[in-house]
This record gives sequence, structure tokens and C-alpha cells, in this order.
Amino acid sequence: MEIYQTINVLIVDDEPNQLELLRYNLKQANFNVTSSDNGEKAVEIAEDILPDIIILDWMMPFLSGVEVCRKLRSQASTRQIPIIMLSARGEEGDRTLGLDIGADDYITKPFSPKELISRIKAILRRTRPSTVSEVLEHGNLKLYPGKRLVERDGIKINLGPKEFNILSTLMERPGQVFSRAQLLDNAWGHGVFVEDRTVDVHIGRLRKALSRHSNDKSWGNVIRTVRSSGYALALSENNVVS
Amino acid sequence: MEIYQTINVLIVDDEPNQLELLRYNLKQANFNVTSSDNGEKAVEIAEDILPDIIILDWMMPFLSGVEVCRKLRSQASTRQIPIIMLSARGEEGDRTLGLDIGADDYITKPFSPKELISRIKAILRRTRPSTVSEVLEHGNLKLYPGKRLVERDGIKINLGPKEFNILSTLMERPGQVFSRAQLLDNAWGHGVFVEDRTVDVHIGRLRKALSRHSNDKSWGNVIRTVRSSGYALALSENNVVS
DNA sequence: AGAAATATGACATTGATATGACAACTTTTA
DNA sequence: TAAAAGTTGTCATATCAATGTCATATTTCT
Repeated sequence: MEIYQTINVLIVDDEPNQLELLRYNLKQANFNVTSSDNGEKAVEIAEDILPDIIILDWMMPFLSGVEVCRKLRSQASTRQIPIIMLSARGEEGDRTLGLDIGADDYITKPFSPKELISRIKAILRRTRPSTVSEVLEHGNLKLYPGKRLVERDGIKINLGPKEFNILSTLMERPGQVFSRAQLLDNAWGHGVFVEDRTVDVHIGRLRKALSRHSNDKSWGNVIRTVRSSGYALALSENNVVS
Repeated sequence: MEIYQTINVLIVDDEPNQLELLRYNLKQANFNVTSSDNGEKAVEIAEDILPDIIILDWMMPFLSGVEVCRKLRSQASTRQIPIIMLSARGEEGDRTLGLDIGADDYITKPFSPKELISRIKAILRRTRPSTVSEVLEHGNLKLYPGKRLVERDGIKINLGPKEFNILSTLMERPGQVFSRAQLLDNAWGHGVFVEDRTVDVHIGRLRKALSRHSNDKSWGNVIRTVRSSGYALALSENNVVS
């Protein structure tokens, strides 16, 4: 599977050799790698750069992987970031504990670089489809994340960056309702101070763009307004009881 | 983001000017403000009024922000309340310590009122408990919390926000009887002032929506009226002792 | 039957979203 | 580099859905 977007990986391991090995392999696979040999620092770095995924060694002096995981989960800004735990031995108890704590996957050493990379992609496929898919489809609407291109029936649709990001977010989880706040986080980036209502305006622009040059006016309805909650990509219009 | 619900903010700062400035700006933004110029008192007040969020100055004589934070975190009743720390210098060590101690965010002076307000809102929106399960089922009724969608036999049913919230509450604990007050709390939010009887009306609307376009009249009975107590999701029709 | 609780239709009001306009910015283009 | 074209955030206004309450009907219990 190809990667269509820069993906930031944070690897945390106290053993220099292991760290270097991981770094090398992930770089080869086109990931953008940041590393730390120390749990404390790792937490800070994570908060700072908000990586797309974190690879965490289980056994580390001072602040263990478990504790790092816990800290990351207790912090709103890092809570959503997927974590893969690495462990020396395949002790079942460890595995359960790791997943309990909120790790998304758990790999026992030794493992092949290839395996690690597949697992990373598997998780990203679930959490960030746009980073690993060449195209997201919904009906005859296609969105190419890497090319930042949207097509309706093969015809290119021009969207501003914000509109593109919003649509991309919505298409990652069809049907899922996103609050204005979530859309702001996703499409604008974290720590941006913009009115919630601004989202409405961009949704309006997006709808207009999607239905432009089309005789099927229902295209504007691809985006469902969920009163008091936010917006979602509409699922089939059929079978609605009102 | 507009604020449609009274949000209680406790601000703690020993400097009268700063305190007044904060108070003024937050009032402007429709927050309900309580303030204290002293850490000791602040802890007491917090335990007393249980604010929705606390703005805490880092540097204070006697009981510093750090210690106040620690005290609030050690107290079960105040442990969950989000805290924003204000600090004069952007010293990285401070920041880490602040977040370590359990502050939810950390702002360095000087900052614009707009920024502070945005951050408060950001935190409040994050601390709203997120939905746990992907789908709630009851008979052939399905409710998707994340999609804000309800289906009867695979057919979508449109519900207003309040009706959706009520049904969602009921389906989280099938059979459990909820008083009107409890339903108000859950579906409307805490501290809203509406008549208990209003719940009856919404239950009526919900029943109507659930049985609409269905020849099976019994659909309205999914919600059981418990005289003098409230409402509950009806369990199986069998084994009823009358 | 009589009392108490609940159900329901109607309706004014509130609340939330949609939209057009505009000024401030950015990026492209010439 | 300057003009042109495109983006963006905010506001004011328009539109439409959801809500809360009341009056009245109906049900339930004793």
C-alpha cells in the first residue's frame, strides 16, 4: 500500500540501536520520523508535534511505556493519537494491560520491519483513511487526498483548502456527525481561534461548489445538517421516514 | 461558538487589575463568573460551587497556583473540573509542570481575551463525555449515537434533538425507569429550567415518530409510562403479570 | 364516580442554520 | 512588483425547525 500524505511517526525507545533501526526502516517507508529515547521527553514532544502515530517501547527506565501511554491518554490534545506498544516478551498479561491502558496495538519483539509497517498502516487505515488511501469515494463523488482533488462524475470540482479539508474529514467517516468544534480542529488545525459559526459559512460554500454546474440540485444534500450537533456526510437518501 | 447554557467560571488571581479584566471579559462572553484573589479561598469556593472550569494564576503569594491545582486534584469533588493555568513567563519547565500536575491547558501572558475564551470553549467541548458505543439496539430499533441516527427495521426515523437524546438515554439502560427530572438532566443538560411536564410532550412526539408509517401500532409502546415515576424503555411484552 | 396522572393538539416563541455582503488577507498572474 | 483573482472570517439578515407551555381530553387507580 502506498502512502499518499506525510505521516508523522514518533518512536520512543531507550535503546539507541533499536531506535536507529526503527528510524531507518520507517524513513525507508516514507514516514516522517521523530524519536525520543526517554519517556518524559516523549510526552512533551508528542504534545508539541502531535504525531499521527506513536511507537512506544514497553520497557524503559524512569518513565515506562505504560506510564507514557497513560499520560498521553490523560491529555486532551494527545488522547486521540494511536499508540503501538513494543514488548520484548509476549507475556499475555502485558498484552492485556497494554491494550487496557489504551494502546491500539501491541507487537512482540522480535518483529520484522515489514510487520511493523503493515500494522501502522492498518491502524492508520482505521483512524486516518485519507493518509493511506489514494481515493475516498462516496456515491460518484471522489476525493484524492494526495492530489487535493475532488471529482463529481469525473468532473473536477474546485474547492478552497478549507472546504477541501472539511469534505475530507466528513468522507473519512461517512455518516458520522462532526461538531463544529471537531471540524475546526480537523480542517483548520489545532489551536486556531475562529468562531464556530464560520463553519456554517464554509459548509454553505462547500455545498454550493458541489452542486455547481449540475442539474441535479440534490448534490447540496450530500452534507447533512444535524441540528444542534453539527454536520455529516449523508448516507442514502432512501428509506427516510419523516 | 455561542453559549446557550450558563457556564460557571472561577477565576483565581491575586492581582486585582488582572482579576477585574478577566471578570469583565468573561462576563462579556456570557460566562457566569466567580472570583477569588487567594488560593486558600479559591479551593473552598470551588468545592462549594463546583464551577465548570477554573482559571488559575500561576504565581500567587501563600498558596501558589500549582498547589491550588494539586489540592483541587486531590479532592474527589473537584478532581474532574478542568483548569487553565495562566503564567507570566513562557518557561517551558513551568508548562510541563503545569500539565503534569493536571492542568488542562496553559496560557502565557500576555494573551488576548479572545484567545482565553476560545481556549475555555475548546476545553469545555472536549470534556463533554463522548459517546461510548457505536450502536444501541433494542428489538429491531437501532440508534447510532455518533451518527445521530435512528432506524426501525433499517428505515431511518427523523427525530428532533430532544427526542433523540431522550431515546438515547432510555436505550442506554433498557427497562430502567427515568424520572422526568433525570430525563431533563440527560437530554436537556444540567441546570436548565423547564417544566417537568414538558417531558411528557416530548415523549409523545417520540412515540408518534417511532410508530409513524408503520402498521404495527405497538411501536408507540416501546416507551413504557410508569405512573407517578417516569418513563422506561419497555422490555419484552411477554411475562407480564397483570 | 372522583381524583390524580398522563396524553395530545395548538400555537407563540425561541433557537439554530443558511446566505449574501464585505473587508482583510494570500496567492497568482502578468 | 503591482494588479488581479481567489480565500477567509465575521456580521447582519432571512428562513425555517424545534421547543415549551397551556388548555383540554383521556386514562388509570381506588
